[in-house]
Amino acid sequence: MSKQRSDCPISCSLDIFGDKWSLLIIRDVMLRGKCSYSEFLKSEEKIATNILSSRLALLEAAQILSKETAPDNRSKFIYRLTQKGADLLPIIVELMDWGARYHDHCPRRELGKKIKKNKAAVIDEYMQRLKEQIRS
Amino acid sequence: MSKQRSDCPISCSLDIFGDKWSLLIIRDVMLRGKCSYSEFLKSEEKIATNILSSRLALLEAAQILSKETAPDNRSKFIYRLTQKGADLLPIIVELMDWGARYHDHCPRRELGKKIKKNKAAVIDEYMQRLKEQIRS
DNA sequence: ACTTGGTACTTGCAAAATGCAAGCGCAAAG
DNA sequence: CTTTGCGCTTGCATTTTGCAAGTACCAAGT
Repeated sequence: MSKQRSDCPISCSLDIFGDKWSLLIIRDVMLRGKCSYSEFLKSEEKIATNILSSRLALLEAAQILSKETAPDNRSKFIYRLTQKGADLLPIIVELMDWGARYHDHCPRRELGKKIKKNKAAVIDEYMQRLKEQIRS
Repeated sequence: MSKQRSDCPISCSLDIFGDKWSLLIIRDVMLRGKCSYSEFLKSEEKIATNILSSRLALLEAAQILSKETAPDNRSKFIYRLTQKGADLLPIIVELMDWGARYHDHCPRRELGKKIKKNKAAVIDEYMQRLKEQIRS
């Protein structure tokens, strides 16, 4: 953890993941079932390898992601959400809802429509699902 | 608006306010009743003048904030939330909740406690209040 | 044993963003 | 007609980002 600018909880949150990339990695783990370096690289936003590497290290240090070696391949690592990381779900959902509402070219797909219909239910449903995947 | 990295609504949102400062300005307007350049400068996170200036311009361009000259002083400007800006409230609330939950040194004050008790009610209450201040 | 491919990075360098201090232009007040 | 307040802009150093290339390790094929 670097420095925190104040003791405001909003500011503290932004100190950790207030950038253009961290929450996209979280999105990939949370909603797209991605869990490895190479999978993150394939996302359409095209994150650079060094940025990905540094963000994964930061998210791990912040205990938002956990890292373990794959059981079948010792040179592969698996990233998973911790409880702290899973609790970012409402933020991700709100970001999606706002983005979809104000960008015509961001069509709501299945999840987006469910959020529009009943946001709280979607959060409950996904939180339940994430619970099973949580690592310390 | 610069470029957007993909048509994912989360990514689109981050393209606009995915940095360490934009949402702190929104917080100041939304929760602290601030509405001028000099008031934003006084916040404890100590934003630099040039950064503040560029962020205000970006938020205005994104139609999240509106800018008008003060009725009593032609050299003063008043920044207010638009509907699009006010709709960021749930994101701000979730950022506050997560930050307070995971940082011991970020004590929940009045609002933080109300959020913990009944998040949806807080959002409703504040959204109602913001409605009266909205500008196009 | 030796090559090929997959995975996860690191490194070097250029470009962009941030942070800091100082200065500027205008309007209102004294 | 000077001073104060407000909202910036500018110049410059530092930091972060982005891009391309290279490295290291493991595993599987031949």
